[in-house]
Amino acid sequence: MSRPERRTVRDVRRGNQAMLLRALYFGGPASRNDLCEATGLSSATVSTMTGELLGDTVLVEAGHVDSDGGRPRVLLRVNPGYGYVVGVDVGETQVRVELFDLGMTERARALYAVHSARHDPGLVARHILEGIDTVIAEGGVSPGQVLGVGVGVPGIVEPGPDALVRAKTFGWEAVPLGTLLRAGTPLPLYVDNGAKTMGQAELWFGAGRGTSDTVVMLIGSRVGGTIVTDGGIYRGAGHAAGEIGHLKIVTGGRPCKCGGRGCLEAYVGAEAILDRAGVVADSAEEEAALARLLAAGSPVLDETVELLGVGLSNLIHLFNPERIVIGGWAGLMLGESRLVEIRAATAANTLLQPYRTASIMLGRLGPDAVAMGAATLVIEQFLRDARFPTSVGTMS
Amino acid sequence: MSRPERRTVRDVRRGNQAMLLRALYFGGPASRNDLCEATGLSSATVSTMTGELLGDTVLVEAGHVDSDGGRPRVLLRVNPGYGYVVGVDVGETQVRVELFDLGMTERARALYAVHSARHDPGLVARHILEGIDTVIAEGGVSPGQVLGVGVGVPGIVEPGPDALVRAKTFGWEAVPLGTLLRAGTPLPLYVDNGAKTMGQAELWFGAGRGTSDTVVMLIGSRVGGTIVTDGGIYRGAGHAAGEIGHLKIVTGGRPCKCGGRGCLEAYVGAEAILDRAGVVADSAEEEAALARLLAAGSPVLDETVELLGVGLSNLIHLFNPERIVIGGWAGLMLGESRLVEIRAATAANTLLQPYRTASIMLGRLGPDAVAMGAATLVIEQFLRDARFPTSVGTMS
DNA sequence: TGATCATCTTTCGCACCTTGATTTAACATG
DNA sequence: CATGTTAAATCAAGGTGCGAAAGATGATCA
Repeated sequence: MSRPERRTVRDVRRGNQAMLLRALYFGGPASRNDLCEATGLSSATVSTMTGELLGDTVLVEAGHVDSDGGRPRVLLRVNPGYGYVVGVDVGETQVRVELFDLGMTERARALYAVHSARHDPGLVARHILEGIDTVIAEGGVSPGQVLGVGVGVPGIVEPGPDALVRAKTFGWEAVPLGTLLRAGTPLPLYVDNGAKTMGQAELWFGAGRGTSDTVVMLIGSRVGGTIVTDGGIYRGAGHAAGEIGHLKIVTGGRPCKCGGRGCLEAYVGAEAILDRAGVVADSAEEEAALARLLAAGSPVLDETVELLGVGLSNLIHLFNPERIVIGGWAGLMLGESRLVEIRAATAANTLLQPYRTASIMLGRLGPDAVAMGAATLVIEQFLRDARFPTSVGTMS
Repeated sequence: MSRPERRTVRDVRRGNQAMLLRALYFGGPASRNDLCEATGLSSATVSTMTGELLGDTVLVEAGHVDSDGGRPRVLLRVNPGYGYVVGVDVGETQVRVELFDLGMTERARALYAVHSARHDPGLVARHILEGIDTVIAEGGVSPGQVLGVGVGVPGIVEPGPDALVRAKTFGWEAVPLGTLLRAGTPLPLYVDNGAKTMGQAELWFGAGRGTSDTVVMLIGSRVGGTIVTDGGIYRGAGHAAGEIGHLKIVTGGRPCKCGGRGCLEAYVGAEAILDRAGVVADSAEEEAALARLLAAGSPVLDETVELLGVGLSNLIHLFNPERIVIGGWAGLMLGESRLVEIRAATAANTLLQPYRTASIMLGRLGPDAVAMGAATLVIEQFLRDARFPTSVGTMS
């Protein structure tokens, strides 16, 4: 049974402040009065709280708005320069490190090519650590201004300070990426699956904006996803939830890299689509090959759409989301030409009521959003307490 | 985005009291000192809070425990007689109304046979209302002592005061069961899907006890289930989540009553199993027929186990639960003879790590637990605020 | 120019919360 | 009967949000 935590009056403050900060972060500039409405707090509380946050320079004023015949309202917003966050995307071909300010404006970037054949954990960790130093230097911010580092990796990330990563693609069995990185940086670390971080990016800044029960399906060469319940990423008991790619849709079907059979990934992933269509293409050419296939048309694509509909149907029946976002480069290509058919295939397999509550849309962020999403893990924590973490706060 | 609510100091009290009450309800009798540990609250707070609750007779003393050489500790527990709850199971063949005390001891029961052919909503509502009066009278409690009525129905229950029920089995399109019942009783009403209420019963008192990320799969003639995340039933954006029975596991497979094809229910439900095995049995004989089939063995059963494994695999990949409970009369029969095979079939289709975190067990409550689970909906609310609801609180 | 009004923001006293420290209660032991 | 031990109650202190009232700031109008 879930054990709710003891609460004291200070938690009230923390919670309300987080709510106010969230309203301001996502609701753009707003006056104190607007914040009263948005948060439900009294004007007295909003006043003292904003006063405090302005004093800490977490908030800054953002101009005035005249009112008809009264005192003009002062707009407030989160100070983008109050702190900075680093997002890392550990991909198959490169390690990508980006520095963002709190407004998620990119300030610097560092890329490190890695050979897809072998991903040495030590090498990857060194790339990340060097990247962190590089973007901090290039971005012209002091290390003390950095709130933390978010890292998106393939595979499953076990919770805990070690952040054990199991990524079959890389041949990583139980790589303690957290430990490796912590040895090289004192910054708070947040490690999570890359599909989940990208899903959070879509949730915060993309097609999932404003929703709280959402499924983000990412189709690239392979298939991953994020399940959002109650406004947050659902991770399950061991941080392995949301393995959408390995949803079984064809019993005893095509073998999948995971060792199983009939996985969604073995049908609707770009690699699988091309393979089924008999197209030979190495990973660099996949995108062009899929584009050609889409232009030419193929019964394989029809089947893909059908099976994607089955997969989405399963997600709808289990999660009853208000929105489904299809992203990833292959998902976007497929969706742009076949969204109507995808919706129809889903509807054909789904009970009417839950189908109606789920609006199926395409993602709005490119495949580079993994690093950005990883950075949002840090921001998520920041919005909870608006402080520079004192101890080396860590999760995974 | 989920909008957390404003909090005041009173919410702190409410929350802490709820936590204390919960600890006492599920943790059996405990001393004030034990409660300090269990809740994390200071002894001062526990003392005042228990004092208040004792004064309201929500709690009662439950004996003493000698300590070696000191003041003996006084044990406290929730007073079972403080209030009573009614649970209703609207089934295919009968409407079942039960009265429980807070300790979930059954105090009275009323059954009403209904013809499975036609479930007139008005008739069902009249049965329920009459049942409520009957069990209250038979149980010898005054109506003022009843905290509320929980109702478990088939199909999807839309949230809202109307509690619109869509149950294809009954031919109910959008029956406003909440409205119908509220016209006949002032008691607070909680209407939900019967599989969900039964799942909650297993979670609270059965095989799911102590877990917080759990999937309960109920296999009877048909297939339903409950998904528990973070200690509570996950209902999704439109209260239609957890439709486990209509998970698609065979693309283009057997037609299902829902209108789709290849649903889990179309393979592992008792009706489907018998049908696939070529056994003709009406609903009264299903149980015996399935027992004979299990004793005799059949390739259909092997296939069933295999497909059940696929279904469970999907659930594990999506939810990463710490426990999976298989219940329902057919599920229990199947599980008792084939649990090992079911586990093996699941493992064969599942990634190792999430499979390991999920212990697959059989349910411990009989099929009659629907009404009990419905009653827990009321108790759940009671544990939140330990008061007799003043206004006609309602959800669905 | 000064009075009035409309609107936004701050201030202040109050009620309520949890807590740590202290005191009181209730037993066993010798 | 004095002493030690553990459990539970009490009390003052520090935090928190709220409602009411006051203050601030600009538009409007005589």
